[in-house]
Amino acid sequence: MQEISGRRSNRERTEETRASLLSAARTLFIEKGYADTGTPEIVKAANVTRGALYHHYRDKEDLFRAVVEREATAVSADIERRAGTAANPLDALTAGSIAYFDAMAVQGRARLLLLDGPAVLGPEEMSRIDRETGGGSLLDGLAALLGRAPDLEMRALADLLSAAFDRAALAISRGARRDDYESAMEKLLKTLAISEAR
Amino acid sequence: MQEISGRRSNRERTEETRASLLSAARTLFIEKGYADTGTPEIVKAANVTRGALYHHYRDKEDLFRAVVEREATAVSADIERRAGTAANPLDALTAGSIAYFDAMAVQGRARLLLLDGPAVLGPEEMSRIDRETGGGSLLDGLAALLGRAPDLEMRALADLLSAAFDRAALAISRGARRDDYESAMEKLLKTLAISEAR
DNA sequence: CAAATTACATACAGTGTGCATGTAAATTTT
DNA sequence: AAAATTTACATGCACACTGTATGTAATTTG
Repeated sequence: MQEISGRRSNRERTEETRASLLSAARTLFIEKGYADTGTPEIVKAANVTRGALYHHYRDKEDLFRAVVEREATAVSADIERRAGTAANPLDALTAGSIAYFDAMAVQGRARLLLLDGPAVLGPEEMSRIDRETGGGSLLDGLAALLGRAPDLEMRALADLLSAAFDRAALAISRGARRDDYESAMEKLLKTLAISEAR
Repeated sequence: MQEISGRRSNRERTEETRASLLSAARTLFIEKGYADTGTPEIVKAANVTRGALYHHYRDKEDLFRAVVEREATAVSADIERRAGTAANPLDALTAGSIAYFDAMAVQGRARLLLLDGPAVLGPEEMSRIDRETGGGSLLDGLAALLGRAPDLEMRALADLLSAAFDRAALAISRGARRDDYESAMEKLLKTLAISEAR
């Protein structure tokens, strides 16, 4: 019969504390948003002290960034997994779209990644996170669809499409009919494919 | 020789105080964002007291909403003024696009209307403001362009295009080349027009 | 096993928000 | 036009939160 939690290595302690903080913070940031969530509330839910929080994270924003990064990673992993098996570019984009909408349908993710994220961390930081997690999978898909290498204007186009995806996900999370946005989005993509194919 | 500011009616006092608060708040919200701007700082810049602020506005968020509404009104007035004279639907949309980019190029507007606004007030409140100021001018333009009356999917499409416009404005405000985004946006619109015209 | 580092815990200072309470000016009532 | 009422503030306060400084126990290192 050994101790419930007798001796723990520093790595174990760190991992458990961070995991507990991330989980609690995620729940609260999603429920009430960044601004309305205080660190006292977070550490209480995580069963640690504020001292632990400020030991592992520079400040509240730094913890928030960690939550956002984890969530963005989860989303792009889902997409990668389901868009990789498609036969042709348009199918890949379609599958990727559906996967994105599914992933963003998880309760609160839209708010976290599309509202609080950009406002708190700034768009540059958010696009950095996107780049380092999902990376230009949309740009790649678009390049394949249009059958040419990415240039500056195509990057802009991919950015605009990405914004459209985000708005769609946000609208859906707010109760809009998913079909409307999904088909509008698909129409946008198909239209582009046809127009370029000449 | 009369008093510099001897007797002022209540309406005058209210108007001047509110104008002063709105102006100071606008400047600070634009410079440092909503979260990093305190009411003590605002009232100091506006040469009034916090008491005055809380007399005229419910809370900090309410003042912010007033600033956002004024700014959104200014933007849509610019657009309306310059898109109204176009001959055909596509020209109207193009003129409207340019007017929108011009209006959103005003220092700090993108951050205020596209980052802090949605995060602080929420997307529903922001779309309410858009509706009451600019009102579906993009939807109208799209309906004219596609030559049919708006339905649910067209509304979704207009929403997606609006998101693309916003992202473009934000990217430009962050230093991206305006030409890239403007032409990408125009391509998107033209593509849609052609695809529907059959 | 001693020294150094890590992982916290606790206390505190500073700041901001919203409200309660008080007061002078303006408006309305009589 | 004086009194009563409402409006437009001014001031002070209670509460909450953030970040940091300082202290301590557990762990790792030499």
